[in-house]
Amino acid sequence: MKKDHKLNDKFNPKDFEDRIYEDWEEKGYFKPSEDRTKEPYCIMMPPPNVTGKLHMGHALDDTIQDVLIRYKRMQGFRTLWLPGSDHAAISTEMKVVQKLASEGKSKKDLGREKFLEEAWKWTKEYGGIIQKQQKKLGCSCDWSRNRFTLDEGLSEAVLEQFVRLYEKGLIYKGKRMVNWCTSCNTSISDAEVEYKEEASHLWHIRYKITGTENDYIEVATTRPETMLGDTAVAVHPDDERYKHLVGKTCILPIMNKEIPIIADEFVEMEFGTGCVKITPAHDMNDYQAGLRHNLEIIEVFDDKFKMGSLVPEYEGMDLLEARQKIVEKLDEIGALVRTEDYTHNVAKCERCKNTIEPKISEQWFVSMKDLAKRAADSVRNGETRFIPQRYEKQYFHWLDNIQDWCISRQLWWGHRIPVYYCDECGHFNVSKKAPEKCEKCGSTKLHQDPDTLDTWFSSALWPFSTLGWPNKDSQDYKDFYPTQTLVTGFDIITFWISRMMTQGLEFTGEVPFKDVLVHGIVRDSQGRKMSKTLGNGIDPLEIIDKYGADSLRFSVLSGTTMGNDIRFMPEKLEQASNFANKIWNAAKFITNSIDSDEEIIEFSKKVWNQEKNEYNKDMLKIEDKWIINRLDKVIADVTKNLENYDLGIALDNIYSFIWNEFCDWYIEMVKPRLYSKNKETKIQVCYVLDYVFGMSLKLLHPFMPFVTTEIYSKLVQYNDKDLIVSKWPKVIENFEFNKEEEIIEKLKRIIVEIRNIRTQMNVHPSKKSKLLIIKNDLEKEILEEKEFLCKLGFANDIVIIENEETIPKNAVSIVVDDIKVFIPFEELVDLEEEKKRLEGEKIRLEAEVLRGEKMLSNPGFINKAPEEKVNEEKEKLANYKNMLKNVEERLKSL
RNA sequence: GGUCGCUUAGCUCAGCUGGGAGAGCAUCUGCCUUACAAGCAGGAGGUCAUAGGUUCGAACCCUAUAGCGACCACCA
Repeated sequence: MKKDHKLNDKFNPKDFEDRIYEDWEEKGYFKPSEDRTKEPYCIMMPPPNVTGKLHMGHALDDTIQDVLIRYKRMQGFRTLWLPGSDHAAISTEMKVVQKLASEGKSKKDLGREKFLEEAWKWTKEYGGIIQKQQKKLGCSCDWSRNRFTLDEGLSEAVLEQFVRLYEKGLIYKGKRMVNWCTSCNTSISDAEVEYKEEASHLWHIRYKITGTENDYIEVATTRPETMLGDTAVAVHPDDERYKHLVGKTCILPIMNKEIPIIADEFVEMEFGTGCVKITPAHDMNDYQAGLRHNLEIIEVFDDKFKMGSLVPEYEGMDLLEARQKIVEKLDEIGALVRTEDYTHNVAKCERCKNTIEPKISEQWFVSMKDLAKRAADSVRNGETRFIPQRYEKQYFHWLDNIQDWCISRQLWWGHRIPVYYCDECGHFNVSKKAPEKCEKCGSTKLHQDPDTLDTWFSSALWPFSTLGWPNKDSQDYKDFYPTQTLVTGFDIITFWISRMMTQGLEFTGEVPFKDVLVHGIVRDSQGRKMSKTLGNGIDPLEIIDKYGADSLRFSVLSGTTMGNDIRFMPEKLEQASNFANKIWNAAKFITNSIDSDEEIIEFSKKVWNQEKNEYNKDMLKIEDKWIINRLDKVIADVTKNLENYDLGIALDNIYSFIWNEFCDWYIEMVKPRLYSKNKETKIQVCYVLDYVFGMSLKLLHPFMPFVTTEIYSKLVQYNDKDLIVSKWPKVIENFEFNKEEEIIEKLKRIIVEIRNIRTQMNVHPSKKSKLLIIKNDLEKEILEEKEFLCKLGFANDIVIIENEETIPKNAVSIVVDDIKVFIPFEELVDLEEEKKRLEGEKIRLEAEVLRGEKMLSNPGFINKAPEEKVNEEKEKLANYKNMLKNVEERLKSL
């Protein structure tokens, strides 16, 4: 019963990637094992936006997680990688609004219910693309547990969270100054604001001191249009220039209103004139100052951020237009002192890039101080750790300076706030279900808060809401919480990690994960961030289509360190697919060499004593022991580095083992034995090739799951289980082939030296010569391998001699440590033989050239064959011609 | 302004607790050798940003400087 060993002649990922993925899914390998005696290992996938498409950031994030999950699965853990997606409140709502706009409809026209219907429709139509793409990448996550933040269960969790926090007094409603996106028309959190430099002006305006003729106080502002709402002018209490004015009042121009001059520490004496106009309604700092000094709050703008009715002349005017008019007016009345060019940062909405205005409004907040302290402490005492550790500082900094979290959003797409106001008495009924009557006055006239919750409010529960919380009886929750590793980019440590920590600790009493693995962002080859506006994004799917998923995975991991940004180099894809091709060819070579499976299996039973965990050393040759020793080392290295999350190093370990040791040396060394007519010899070699290669594939599997799986199934000794669920290799204990390793290393050096000498002497590499080796007791083993050296193709004979006196005088010597090898000069330059060889070569090449020329001059071929094929032939011909020239020249020189 | 990171071969980057300066790509030389030219063998190329310090010994630890980058805060 010989296994089907056949691999396609050419390596092409498309031949097997989809098929293999389907097979994994069908066999249910992504679901956690039912065996509860196994230790659990769980990763929660950071949920991508439901409407998102896979970009390189995901590709990196997902690859890291998949490597970890596959590794742990092979190690026998009960692994769960839970996927899902996020409803992405603002981002999705905006897209739906845009779509409606293109149909000439608006949110308002539709009304809430219809709008939500549209949003769901849109979500179902465009959502879920990313999951198909993740499958292409090879992600081994349990799709049967796929969750969405607006799922029934997760929505239930959000309600539970809100009600419990409210009952504990941690959620409150308050009037605050919040960031208001003038385009999305909702409050947004500080973290969603980004600052952009803009060229503008600094206008110096003078306010007349009350009761004087010509005394003024001069303020500098970038926003003259807000001056209508000024209710004070502030100076620093230590500012000698203005000390005498504090307590007096001045006249606000245009409004002609008397306002106080106050002293406050927040004023910077060096900036501008050292005097600040205070507009509590339209500036964060001014608002705070206003609270401290009990100032009136006067709103200058209306709800739509047009000019309000303070001055009828400006009413309804656009802000920038009003600014210009007001500046003109100030100039006219002599209040404008001068205008200075000035560049400053303007707050922009992260989503829509439109201007953010500070606005006073009533919002819901979570009181964060205590929650934050616990979250920080859990990292300080090591319950959760960050890798690399330096990111803990960023985390601490955020939590130690925490502000209360504004959780209400004026959007419709999301979890609606479970607060029902009583129309009669105004009481807040906070409840998971709509109450029938007010719990205070019994009125049945209730209306629900129209706002929804911040997206992060629901994703903060992700590690446990996905497992069935708040249902404590949920088996998944019992089995997998707390989770082990969370993988994410550093950009959302504050948004997400810190919030999962606070909510996790609050509701489950445990940290939601043990390790936080932080990675950088993927940049383009020039080091720029990938962005839509730059158009420098790389589509992972295009890469998969061209190079295969394995190559993409390789390219984002090789030569990288956790936490550092990755510059995406297309050349790495070449390296990766060359590597895959290399493995493919090695596999072809090995499987083609195998004649009989049974004999190899039988041999393996004899050579490897499983009970004693021991090799029968006599059944192996020196190079076999060497490669097994090297395999042992790479198993140890890869395992250690994976444990430390050094994925880049682990990948490098297995890469260089397979290529530089197994392929370049072992396979080459073993060829003479493989071509031997002795059956025993051949079986022995096939056993080792099959065994070591299979082990290497296991080590590589987490990184390049597809190509390894395709090849693994063709090997002889590994047909009990599919690679994905096979056992992770273990280091063999009590096993020492170190001496063999030393000898092989010396042999390798001798072989390299021989090659070098041949190159120097201009002798063709395939020429063999006689080697003379000085007998050396210490290296007896090498001498015993003389047959092996001969067959390696580097010698046609090896003569062992007792002392150097018998060596011909003109012999070329090679010295490696205490071994001396000589090649008689005439052996190196056997002219006759070389001539013969070259003449043979010449005839062959001439025939090839003739064939090529004939083909290319055939009009039938030129016209009918595809262009590629023709070019290939042309290249070939040129090559042959070139080689022929070389051969002819060499012949002449002889 | 605060915090953190980076600076190593022509390019992109590894180098984990101090002792050998490395990989891939590019380049040069020789090779189609019956798995692989998407390959094989070999070579060249570095004052490890700079200046001090600790040490028997520093790419690595300490201090300072310069350049680049990120994050946080703030910029009336």
